[in-house]
Amino acid sequence: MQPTPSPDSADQPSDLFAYAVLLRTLNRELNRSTLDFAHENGLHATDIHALSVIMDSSAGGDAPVTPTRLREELGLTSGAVTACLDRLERSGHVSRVRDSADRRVVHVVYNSEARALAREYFSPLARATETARAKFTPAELTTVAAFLHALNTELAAERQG
Amino acid sequence: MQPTPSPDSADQPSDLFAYAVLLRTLNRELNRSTLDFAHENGLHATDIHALSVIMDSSAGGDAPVTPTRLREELGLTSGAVTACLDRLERSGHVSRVRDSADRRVVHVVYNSEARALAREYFSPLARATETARAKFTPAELTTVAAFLHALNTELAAERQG
DNA sequence: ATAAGATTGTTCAATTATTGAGATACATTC
DNA sequence: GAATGTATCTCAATAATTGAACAATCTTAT
Repeated sequence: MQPTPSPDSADQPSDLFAYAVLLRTLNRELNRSTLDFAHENGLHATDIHALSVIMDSSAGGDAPVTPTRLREELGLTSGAVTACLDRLERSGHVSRVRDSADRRVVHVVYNSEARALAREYFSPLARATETARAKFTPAELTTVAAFLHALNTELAAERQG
Repeated sequence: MQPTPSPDSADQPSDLFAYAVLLRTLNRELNRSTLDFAHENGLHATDIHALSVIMDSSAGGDAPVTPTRLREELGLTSGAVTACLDRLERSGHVSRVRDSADRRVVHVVYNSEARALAREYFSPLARATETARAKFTPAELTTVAAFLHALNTELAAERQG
């Protein structure tokens, strides 16, 4: 492996810079993987990003996805979210369900027919992750997971402050 | 793909699943950070993603960015790339320079005036990364960097195969 | 209760981005 | 030097997004 420059000197700025490049490269790789999948399935970038939010949200036991949540998460206007959900609903991936408690609210639910598509979307990322993981010890992988979690927490905090 | 852990069998699948969620969450956080910055500067998502490619490419000593490279990297058609570069050029972020060797080719270069903007774009990510990094030892950080590098390599390989 | 105000999501016309099929200029190959 | 391939651009058609107005529902204060 020849990953990072200057491994011995504790050069803080350049290490930080190297990290930024690594993270942005990762970001682009993931976006591209997402986009390739989108194109293969006749979907658009926005639709897949919305699906990603809906997927991980239902997996993580988070609060149910609503148009407002999607608006914040995707950085779209309310009209664009409505259009996006119209497309996803028309293509059979999601359904809109009125909340019984607050009848203004719409829950976006993932149709069971679309789970095969989700698995397919997962698979390239899963394959690459698996291969990368195989090169590290369990202890190292725990460290990496802890770092990713910490970074996600910091990034989430950053946007609120 | 159920997150249900089975203590007897290997934790491998559920660990992999946890990693996928961590990575996609990171992907969304980075995209949101990017988008927020875009909105604050009157730019669109596509333009910023293009700038990200141009930034890291000039930083990494890679081959110079061309419209074709952007087309592949952003998953756009050639017409859309032309429009995107028109916008970036009009707003003063980049310039088009004809290659002297192959005069069909256009090099997209980052204007020096735009570097301040780039730093500003970096800063939220840098701040969050720095805070996260502070929680780990140098040895751990080296491991994390190695993993990120390995993952990027695998993801890049995935899209070619 | 009821009215005023805030919140959630939709509609719709105007704007903007993207596509997709050419066209152009240059390079390479035979 | 003609033919083929490559890199980029042009432009009309299509599709997505904005932004403001709207309807429906919840909340709060009186």
